[in-house]
Amino acid sequence: MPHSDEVIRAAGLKVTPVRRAIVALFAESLRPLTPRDVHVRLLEQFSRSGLPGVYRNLETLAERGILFRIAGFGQVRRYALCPKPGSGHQHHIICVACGRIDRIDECLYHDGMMVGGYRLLSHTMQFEGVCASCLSETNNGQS
Amino acid sequence: MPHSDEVIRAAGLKVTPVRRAIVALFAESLRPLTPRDVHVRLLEQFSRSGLPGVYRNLETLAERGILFRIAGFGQVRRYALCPKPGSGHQHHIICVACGRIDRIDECLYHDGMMVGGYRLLSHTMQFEGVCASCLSETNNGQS
DNA sequence: ATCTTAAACGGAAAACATTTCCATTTAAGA
DNA sequence: TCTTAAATGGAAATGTTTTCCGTTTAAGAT
Repeated sequence: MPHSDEVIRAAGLKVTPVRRAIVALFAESLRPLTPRDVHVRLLEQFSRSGLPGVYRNLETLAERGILFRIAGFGQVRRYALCPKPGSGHQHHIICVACGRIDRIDECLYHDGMMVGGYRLLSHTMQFEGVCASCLSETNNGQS
Repeated sequence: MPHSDEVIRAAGLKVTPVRRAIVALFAESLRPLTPRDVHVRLLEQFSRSGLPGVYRNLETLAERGILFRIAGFGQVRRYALCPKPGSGHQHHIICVACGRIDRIDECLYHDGMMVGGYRLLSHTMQFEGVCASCLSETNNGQS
């Protein structure tokens, strides 16, 4: 796994302490993070971190293919690390029971195909369901 | 096509002038409308219409299956008339060239199926593409 | 080791969409 | 009519995201 600095530098961005910390945050996190999540955690290290800076960095990192921007779950934006930098779009599913969010790797749509008379350029999806873990709990009557 | 009043009454809601106007608005509109769209048009008839009332009514009508709430295109919510009241979810596609939004009737996912280890309960999608009309214009060299 | 400069930053404030609160009005059944 | 729960408008709050601007800083050049 490449060090945060290399990832940032490879994207043509300046390596700053804040940026290093943000990328490290996502590398350690198992779930997508909201700008607020990121800001709260940054404040532990940088007491003067500002929310606008967080937004700017998340968007910049997303533009460069390091992060993926997840929209559509409520009105809060989330970001996740791209498995490989620049590795296309992602779809996510949230468990209505426990709130965990997972990435979905397969997708039934691909850009370029025809959908409803349109030529598809991009698509986003949001799934809600019950994760395997919660499914088995429910089956055990723990609901 | 049932009159607005009947639709509203059938949903167990009071028939008010504002509500009648809102349903009529959607019945006449070819495209999904934002709360702001609706508010602006209501102001033509009801000079004292308030945005909170619009939001309330749109949500109420959506809960009762008369309207469908479309999220995920930017951070602006839209609503469209359900073809048949209560007729499940819808997906929409926006043309990046001309901005028109159409409903997509077929869908490759259905709730209940397994997706990524989850049992799917609901899903939303947003598609971007080029509509047939803009596709043909492009092909004619009108770029 | 400095210099220089564009990029990055923090902070305040603005911009929006959406929601809450509350007092008033109104539709609909009695 | 009367009564009442539902619906409404307006002001204000909430929460997210963006803009603006002056200051700081990383990074390549000197």
